[in-house]
Amino acid sequence: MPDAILVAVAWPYANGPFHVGHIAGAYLPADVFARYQRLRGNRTLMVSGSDCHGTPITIAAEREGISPQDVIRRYHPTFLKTFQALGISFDLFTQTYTDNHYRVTTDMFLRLLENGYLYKDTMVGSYSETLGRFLPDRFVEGTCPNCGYPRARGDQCDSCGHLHDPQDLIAPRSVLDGAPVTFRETEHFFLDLAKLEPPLRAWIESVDRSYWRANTLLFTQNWLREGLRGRAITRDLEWGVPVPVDDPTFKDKRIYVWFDAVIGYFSASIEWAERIGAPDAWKEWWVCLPDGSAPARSYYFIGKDNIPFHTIIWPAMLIGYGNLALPYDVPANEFLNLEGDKMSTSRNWALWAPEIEDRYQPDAIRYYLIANGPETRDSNWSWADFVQRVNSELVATWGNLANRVLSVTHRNFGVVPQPGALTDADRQLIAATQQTFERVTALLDGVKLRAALNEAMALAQAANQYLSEQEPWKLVKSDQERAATVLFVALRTVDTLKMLFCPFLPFSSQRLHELLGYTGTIAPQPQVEETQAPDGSPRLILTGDYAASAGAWGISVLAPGQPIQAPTPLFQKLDEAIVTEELARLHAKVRS
RNA sequence: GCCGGUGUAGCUCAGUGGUUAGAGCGAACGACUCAUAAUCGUUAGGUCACUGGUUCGAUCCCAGUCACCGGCACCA
Repeated sequence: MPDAILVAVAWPYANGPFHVGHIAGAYLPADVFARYQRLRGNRTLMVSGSDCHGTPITIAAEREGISPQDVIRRYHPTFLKTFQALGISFDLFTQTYTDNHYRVTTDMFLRLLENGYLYKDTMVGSYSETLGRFLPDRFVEGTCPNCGYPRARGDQCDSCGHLHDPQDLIAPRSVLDGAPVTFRETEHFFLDLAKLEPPLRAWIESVDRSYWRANTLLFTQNWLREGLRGRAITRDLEWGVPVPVDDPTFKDKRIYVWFDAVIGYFSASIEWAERIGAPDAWKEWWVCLPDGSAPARSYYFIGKDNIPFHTIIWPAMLIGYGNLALPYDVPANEFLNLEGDKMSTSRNWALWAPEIEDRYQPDAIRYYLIANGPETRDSNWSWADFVQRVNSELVATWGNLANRVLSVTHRNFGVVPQPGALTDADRQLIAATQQTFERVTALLDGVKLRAALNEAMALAQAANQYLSEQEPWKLVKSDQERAATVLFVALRTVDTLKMLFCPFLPFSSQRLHELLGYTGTIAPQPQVEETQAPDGSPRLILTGDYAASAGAWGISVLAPGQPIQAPTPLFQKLDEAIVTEELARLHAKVRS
């Protein structure tokens, strides 16, 4: 029985395009993992969608004088375009602005209320008189009561580091329009995290979590150590999922974005099931078995800024709802810096996905973002490094290996040659291939993507060494049988590498698959489809049929006689000149 | 302020309580020429941030110092 695997990916705010940090942090690792799981033959469901609610969307809409729906319609399609360009293979990438999501969120809210995990309380909110609405602390600034710095943020002073509440500020004002801010009491629903803490703690401690990344575990333990307290899950906003209670006080309030966004993993699974015409299919990933265990392993791919939401709050909600599968792992990534500096959208110091997705081969971008991925610590995108690694590793080591083996074979045999007796050197490479396959498999199972990619690359290097020693291009003139044997061993290694690289480099692995004379699909790609938004307007989703790759994961069994195509290079070598061009482009658009 | 992380060869990073601390890239030299001037080999050399401690012995354990970074829950 194959395993069921849920690949849940962070929901991006639909208020701007992706930058490479988003891709490296969540979407690409999730895709690599999902592709691997599908190749293994596991039932894999990869979902996410655009987060349509929340203050950033509202602000963006106001700034541009358009509706929140317009903001979503502007940016959601750019996400889909990036995913298609880079081959991010969602089973469903939807959005939170759907009838289904509203229904599921409402259900979750009511169920938690019914189960006694929600309570009402009043809090003091920062209120903008000019805008007529409450503001998040982030949108309030004023003079620091501690040091007198005039532009202290609502929650903390950037000058002296003093922590405070917005009410403590002298002359608090809105960062949106500079108008004075007052403070009003407002009633909200709270998620009773204090009440959910004991079962949450029991869940965390129920198994040895050392398979979680150290940072993820540490963050979670710190939160638990400090003790959990209730968290407001409604807001004074006009855009979002309505609060489903019969109470005029909540008529002008909405469910708060973090509460509804995490529900997206669940609602998107349900939407997916309905789309494929099997309305109960989502249960295979979500509904606990009679013994209470999870029916699937669910992996949440997120950035480190999202850890508490996925290891504390979302599990608490799932526990409160009852009988739903809790996360198995939360492979949170650190951040990707850009040329040594933290990316900043306000300064426009960012490398936007739409700027590069058409200029470079998707596999080159994918290679660099995984090989240099922020798995255990912040890492850095540098154009010089990008060019160097693509040229020396992807092109020179792997692409060239495939190319030279295919070229010699095609020219001299035209098909996979029939091997003769194996020598020690042959057996060594075959054994190394076997070992690498096992190591890569284990590393991918543990979501250690960077290490897995490095292992595969090391085998490509070993194969290059083997070729240099065996020199099949000379043997074809002196010893046809030996040449055939060497090329056969090399071809099988290349064929295995094709599979090992497939989750990482799906475009080139698919091409190589065909060059090797196969006809099937090992790396299916996603596609955009159209459906309807709640207001009746068309809305786009990303989906795909990935069944073709199921179960293909394995060591090569390439058979003699299979025709080999004349190869052309798998990867484009990059011109050094792009380093200065890209740096100039980057610096030209930066704001100070 | 509180909590936490990081500091290893020019660059990006592995790693371990124990004889001469590793890889890739870059650099130098050599080999080869099937392959996108790709590949293969050899070499370079770093007081493993600093100080002190535990230990027969520490880069790895402990304490302190310095530097950089992150979190501190209504930003998700």
